Amino acid sequence: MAFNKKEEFTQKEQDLSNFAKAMAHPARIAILKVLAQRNECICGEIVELLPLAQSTVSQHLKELKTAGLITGTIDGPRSCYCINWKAFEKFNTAFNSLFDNLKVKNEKACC
Amino acid sequence: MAFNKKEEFTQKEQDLSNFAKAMAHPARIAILKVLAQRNECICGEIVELLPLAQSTVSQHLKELKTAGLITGTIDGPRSCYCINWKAFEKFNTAFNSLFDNLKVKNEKACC
DNA sequence: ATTCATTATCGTATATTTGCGATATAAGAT
DNA sequence: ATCTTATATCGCAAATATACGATAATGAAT
Repeated sequence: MAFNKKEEFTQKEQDLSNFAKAMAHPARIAILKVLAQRNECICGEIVELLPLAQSTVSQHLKELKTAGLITGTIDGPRSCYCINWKAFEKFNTAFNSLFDNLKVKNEKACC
Repeated sequence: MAFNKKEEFTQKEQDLSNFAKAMAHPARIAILKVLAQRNECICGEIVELLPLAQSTVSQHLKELKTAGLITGTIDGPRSCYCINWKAFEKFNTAFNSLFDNLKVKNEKACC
């Protein structure tokens, strides 16, 4: 049981849900917010801004990077991260294309 | 350990992450897609379209409803669901307002 | 070469999510 | 009143996610 059925869905559905999953934690939203504000690459400043241990923040950063929402150059000490805006654009497009039929029928809500 | 630190973040951050979490599974994306296409309220048709057991689908529907992404009237048998477009608009607004500083500085990417 | 500061990774505990079958529930049909 | 059909809920097992401290790794400075 609890077998992973995720592969049984379309690639688009998986991509969208993966993107959403990457944002499905307030810490990661907070990280993205910081990176968006200071466009410049930051590293351990994030740790000071969040109520989490350094290792936990690092883990969240890794998840964001794996999901492609941010880029990062691990430069020995002093790693540098920033937002991958292209990924966000792509997400927006995919998101809208999935629900495109919406704005047409928007009128009649039933429940 | 693994104490829940989610409350330590701002309400906005929590709201956004909760919305994202609701979409963080391909099955729920698929459900939303169906509901978007057939604007009309549907119920067990969804079960036939997904590769999941009825109870699992029901659970996903409940999560979407709890998160506010869909509305549903449980009418004995034959429950009726549809998308809560207002929630999506709200999400879009929150999402954009969080990253508003982006389009200004978008130019210089660093890594 | 050693130390220092910064970050990633490992190991581990706990919490949450995912999924199913079985069972309950509730309205309509017989 | 009983049966049927459609859904929700319960109970459980397995998988993932969350969080931390401890430790490794890496480049800069001494």
